[in-house]
Amino acid sequence: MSSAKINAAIDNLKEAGVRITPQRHAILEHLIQSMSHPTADEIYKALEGKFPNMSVATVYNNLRVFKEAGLVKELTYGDSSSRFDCVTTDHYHIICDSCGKIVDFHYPGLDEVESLAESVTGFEVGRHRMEIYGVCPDCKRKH
Amino acid sequence: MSSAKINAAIDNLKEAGVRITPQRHAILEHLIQSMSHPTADEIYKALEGKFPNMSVATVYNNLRVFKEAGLVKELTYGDSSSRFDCVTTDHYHIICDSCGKIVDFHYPGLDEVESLAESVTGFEVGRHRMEIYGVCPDCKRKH
DNA sequence: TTATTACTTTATAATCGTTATAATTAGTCT
DNA sequence: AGACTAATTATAACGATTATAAAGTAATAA
Ligand SMILES: [Mn+2]
Ligand SMILES: [Mn+2]
Ligand SMILES: [Zn+2]
Ligand SMILES: [Zn+2]
Repeated sequence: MSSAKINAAIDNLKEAGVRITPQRHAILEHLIQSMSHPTADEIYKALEGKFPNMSVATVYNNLRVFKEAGLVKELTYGDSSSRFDCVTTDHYHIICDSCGKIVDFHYPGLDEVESLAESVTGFEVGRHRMEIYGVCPDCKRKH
Repeated sequence: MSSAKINAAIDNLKEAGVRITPQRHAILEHLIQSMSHPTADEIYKALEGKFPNMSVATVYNNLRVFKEAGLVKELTYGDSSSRFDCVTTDHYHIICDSCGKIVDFHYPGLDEVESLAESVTGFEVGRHRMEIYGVCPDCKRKH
């Protein structure tokens, strides 16, 4: 049930002193219920039926608020626009080169690579980023 | 000696039927001799002494030509501008969160993660991307 | 050599995602 | 209600990159 997750997120925000406006509720709801990794613009378009006057800046502003509250993570991909993920537990992504679909997948952290990099470069390592690219089952079928 | 690498790159381009203009030569030379991962704008600025009339579009155009010839790789990072790497053999990067420095480091490919992702998601995996983030020795010292 | 042709560079405008600004609106508190 | 604060909106600005069109340059054909 995603409404539980929505409520938890809202409680989290309230505790941080963030007002729950209708726009914020809708953006959060869309993020959680869509179960995907939408762009700011996709969220904006998905909600323009319900909020015909909402500004795209409101979407960006609130995504930043949610990020600062630790409720969403921003995924940045090269030239194109950022995507937002409301699953904040550690996981990796696999991305279809053909249709752009993004799928979560879990793998134990790459601690060994991190510690090797640390010893070889003298950096103090904080985090890493990894994605895998390929062709998804749907696109394989279409060939 | 980096001139050997420059000559090899030029031969490579000639073989692909690409004309070697003074601008192309200079961009290539800068990329190879700088031993770093410059942005298009950094290259543009580094060469404006020698080519006061060169257009920034020329830098972008030629970086694309070099990319298509397999001579450089583009590294894309979130919002900020792309960086270009003339080391095309497989390697990873570690990036300083404080000063932005990018350092190469080598590690055997993450074949295990790729094959697990393939079996779990049904994707046909082609490649992956990984970077490590942390604080470089210089920035650590400054604390 | 001259003419033709294709390629390259330049200058400039356009595009796109994102952020900044300022005015307006809406909550919150006393 | 009145005062204060935060949020939203509309719009402009920004920065990286790409598109366009004109002018220049090199290769090739006649
Ligand atoms: Mn995810
Ligand atoms: Mn490199
Ligand atoms: Zn696909
Ligand atoms: Zn540093």
